[in-house]
Amino acid sequence: MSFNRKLPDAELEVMQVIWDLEPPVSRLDIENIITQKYPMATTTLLTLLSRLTDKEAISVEKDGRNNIYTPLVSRSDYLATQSKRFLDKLCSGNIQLFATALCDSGLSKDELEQLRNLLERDEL
Amino acid sequence: MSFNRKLPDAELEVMQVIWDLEPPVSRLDIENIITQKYPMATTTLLTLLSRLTDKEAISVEKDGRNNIYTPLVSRSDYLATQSKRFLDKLCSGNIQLFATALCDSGLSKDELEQLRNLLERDEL
DNA sequence: AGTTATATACTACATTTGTAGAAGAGGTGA
DNA sequence: TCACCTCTTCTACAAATGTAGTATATAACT
Repeated sequence: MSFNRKLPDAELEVMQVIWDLEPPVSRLDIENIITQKYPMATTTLLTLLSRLTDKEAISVEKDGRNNIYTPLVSRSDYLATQSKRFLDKLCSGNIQLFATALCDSGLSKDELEQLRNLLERDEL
Repeated sequence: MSFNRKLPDAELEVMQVIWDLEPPVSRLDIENIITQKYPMATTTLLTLLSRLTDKEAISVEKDGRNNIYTPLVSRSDYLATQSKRFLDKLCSGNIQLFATALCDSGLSKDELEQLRNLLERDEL
């Protein structure tokens, strides 16, 4: 049974940074990136990392007194789970509702076309 | 400026029921449906309705001592907003990531095909 | 009009989330 | 070895969320 939890926004932002970097990563690696967009105290970040560890979204080990973090959930797994949740919860599994939402979501014609092509290719 | 708020799960479930019914609807109408899937005390439902009212997602008026609720946000508007939020937050606006997530989300080949066709049609 | 049934409003409380200060602990340079 | 630097852990607290009991108001019945 895989990770099936919806992460709160702040924790998700931290995960995004970890996924973007080459794990394993130190707290400082993460902090340098995340504070560019989301200024926060070091202890705030550490709290979020600690909660992610509790939820087993990441693991932590020590290198001296530094914490080193590794994701236990891949971005693609998390995305797939959340896409399904989104479809189920918001569209009650109704694909047509979902398609309409996508069309109304502010995506450009080009982006929609691109999405269609990707769906075609990935399905093979 | 439209409704741009992410509703918590419990409140969203209430909205889904309101949207599914023919508004305006009474508390009892909602309760009869929602408790089938999500058993909750009447007062719990009333709290959720009151919070949705505070957030101006619905409006309320009195018919005798009964409350009558009307959505102020349409399902399609809400869906569009949340689709965009999903794409931005989870896929950083990266369509390819999104497409892959959809393909991995447990949708059947048929559903993916259906989605592709709908995207094609709606784009016109 | 008084009593009852019931719908809503008010209050409450545990948990989760966002945020961060204070305290503790382990490297490190002198 | 000792003081210090800095990294982490502990503690804290307000706001949001999930859930529901208690109090109040009012329609309805007799």
